[in-house]
Amino acid sequence: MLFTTATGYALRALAGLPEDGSFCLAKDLAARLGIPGPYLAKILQGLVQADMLESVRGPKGGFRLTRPAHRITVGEVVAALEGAEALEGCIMGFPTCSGDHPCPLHEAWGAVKAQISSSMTEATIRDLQLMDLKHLKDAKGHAAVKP
Amino acid sequence: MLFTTATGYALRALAGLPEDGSFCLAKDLAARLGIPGPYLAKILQGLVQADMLESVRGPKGGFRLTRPAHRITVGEVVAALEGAEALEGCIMGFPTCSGDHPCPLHEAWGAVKAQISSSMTEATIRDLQLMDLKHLKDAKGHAAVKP
DNA sequence: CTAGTTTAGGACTGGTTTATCTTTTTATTA
DNA sequence: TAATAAAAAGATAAACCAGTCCTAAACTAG
Repeated sequence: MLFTTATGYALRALAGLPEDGSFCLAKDLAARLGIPGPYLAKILQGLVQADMLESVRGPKGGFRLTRPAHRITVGEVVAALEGAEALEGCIMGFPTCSGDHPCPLHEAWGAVKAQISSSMTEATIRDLQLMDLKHLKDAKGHAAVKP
Repeated sequence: MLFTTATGYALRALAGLPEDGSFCLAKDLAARLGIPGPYLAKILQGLVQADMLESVRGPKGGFRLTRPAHRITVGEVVAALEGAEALEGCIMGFPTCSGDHPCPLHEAWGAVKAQISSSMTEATIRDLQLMDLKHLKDAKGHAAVKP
């Protein structure tokens, strides 16, 4: 994958939170997504600081989105986890590569970066939720973790 | 950058070797390119095992290309340093993402991977040499490290 | 108020990458 | 043959990522 596993976990977690604004426990989310619990908890804390999640401690607590899912873009999540300049610079790391002295892949890489950036700012967490729903229609649906 | 620093070093080293087939010392190459010497030496050893460089020990020894520069593609170097499946899989690491159940970035990412792959198999070390030559025309040329 | 639950925050472990250092092997030269 | 020069190879250190663990803080319920 292009990003770190933490970024992938963050995206899956945001998409996996309930859509009705109710709070969800970190460990429930981790169990449902198959993500290591303590690690996900740490990632969720970062998303709280990045103002994408809000949290409440204690019983009846948990995490929920601060905004509707269609208002959180994939690019925003990636920027929060990997830094805004994750794709900056020459694809091969050539220090002399620039617009004046382009490397052989400069143009292609520039087009690719633009493509990825625009795709990431267009796609939202809502789109990820829809993908998951579509996928679950094939498997057996289950709403609650404990029946 | 998209690749590891070791891959970038390898590409710069291959492009920085003399074109006349003479042997070049690892430490001279490192000094000229501004790359940490012992680390570059280790990377060059890997390129020998990958059959892109040949080496001779002792005085008058060093490294040189096993093939003309235009016969070594950037993709080949990347595959040797990062593995052939460096760009495989979902861009966000979604385990459920596939052709049947694509994530929102699946298509765009597929196009990007194809674009990068073809660019990397088209570009050769020779192209990198030409880029460097073009760049050196602006700065002051210097042939020897110690005048 | 107290006990239990849950997030917050930090320290810690293990693996990989980056980088350095030392020793050994191989070749050249005097 | 002896001294020297260079790559080969392995041990080591530092930084980062993935993941765990423990303690503190905050909230709820009784």
